[in-house]
Amino acid sequence: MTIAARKQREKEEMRQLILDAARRIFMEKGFAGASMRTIAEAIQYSAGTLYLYFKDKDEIFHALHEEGFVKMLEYMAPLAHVADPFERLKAMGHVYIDFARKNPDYYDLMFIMRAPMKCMEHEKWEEGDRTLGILKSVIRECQAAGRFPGKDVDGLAFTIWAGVHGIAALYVRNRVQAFEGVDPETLVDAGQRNFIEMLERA
Amino acid sequence: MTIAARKQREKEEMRQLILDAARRIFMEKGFAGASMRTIAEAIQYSAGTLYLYFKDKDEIFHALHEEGFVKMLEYMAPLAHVADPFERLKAMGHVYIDFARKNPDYYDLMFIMRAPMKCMEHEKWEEGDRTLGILKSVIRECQAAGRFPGKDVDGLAFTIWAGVHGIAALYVRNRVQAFEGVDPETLVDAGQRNFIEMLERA
DNA sequence: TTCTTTACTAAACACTGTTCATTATTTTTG
DNA sequence: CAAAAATAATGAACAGTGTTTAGTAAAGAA
Repeated sequence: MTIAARKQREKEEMRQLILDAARRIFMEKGFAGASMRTIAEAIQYSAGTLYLYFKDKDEIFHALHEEGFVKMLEYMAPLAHVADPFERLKAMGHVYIDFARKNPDYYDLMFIMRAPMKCMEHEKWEEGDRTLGILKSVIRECQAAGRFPGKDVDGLAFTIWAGVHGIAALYVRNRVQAFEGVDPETLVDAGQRNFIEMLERA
Repeated sequence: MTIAARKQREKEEMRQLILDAARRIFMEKGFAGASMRTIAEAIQYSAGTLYLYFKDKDEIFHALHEEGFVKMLEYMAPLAHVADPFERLKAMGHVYIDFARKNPDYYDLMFIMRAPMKCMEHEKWEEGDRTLGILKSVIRECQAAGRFPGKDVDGLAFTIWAGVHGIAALYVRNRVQAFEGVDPETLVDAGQRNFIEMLERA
């Protein structure tokens, strides 16, 4: 089966080639600027060829969407060494918002855009699930240490996620400009500080 | 000048006619489904005509975006009679999320989409400003009553806005489905309850 | 060396937002 | 009232989009 194996390897290489181009253009010109034709052009193939490797545009961006979670998990990895669960939770909040600031396009793709969600209507959300799993387990650790007594884990996980997402989403989609004359970065910092403070008192 | 006055009235009527059609189609088929051609078709005009009354598509949706704020302010109006400022603040949070649940498309347009924001790069955000002004003044009232001592009003307003927006945005853009097997509505309720509880302890 | 399968492309389809020359209708003026 | 100027509306065109498909050239199996 050495021949069929090579074929499959080539197929995988081509998928990766497309994905690399898609990522590069997406980072440079955003989602709208990353059209099927510009992606194809970047790797000197015809647009139709992309459809031999991906069902549609959404599937390409679903792949980048998953990449985003891997990237975020990399940001989170060092926090495993923080012994105190509540300190770890606070650090996670910080890292989450930091990720959004440094990778606004990835953040958008992962948590705001509709596009990459459609193509997985009834499949499960692999990488996203893992990230959420980490949040839930750190919450459970906090509870074992006496924090958040009597709180439902899912409900609390959602509350915390929503808290940091709210900050990140208003930032990424430029709604912070509603505060005229106030520096967006300062506002995000204040939001983060306040939210963590509220979490401390909860 | 009775003739010029009539001309201007007709112009305003036509703008309203376009806006009504745009709103109807937007509510029915969403932003993507509300193309210039379908809007024009709905009022039996050619697509080019719309450009005699609106600079571009974004300007049409900026108008609907502003409508959304008027609608939200209507939701908020009854709360003016809540005497205690903190009770009023809590009720505002509830109404905000309620608005998002009942008008997800409007909410999307107002707080998530990029489209309606572009056309007002350097103008000010009239209706949005007013909504934010209400939030800030209720926070100041709370502070006058001893709540949130020593907190910066802008920073706190952003924190609270981000808190409720996070819940609404994850709901509207279907990220709640990350919690498999948990009812989205229940999750939103829990998020709201938790956040208000945290605000009480702040 | 045929035959068949695979890989790829160019062209087309049905859309999108937007512009513009042309036509039809009003309004103003001589 | 008729001619001229201004306004309103259109349909076609432009440059894009995602996607499908008929046709072609190369690679593998017989």
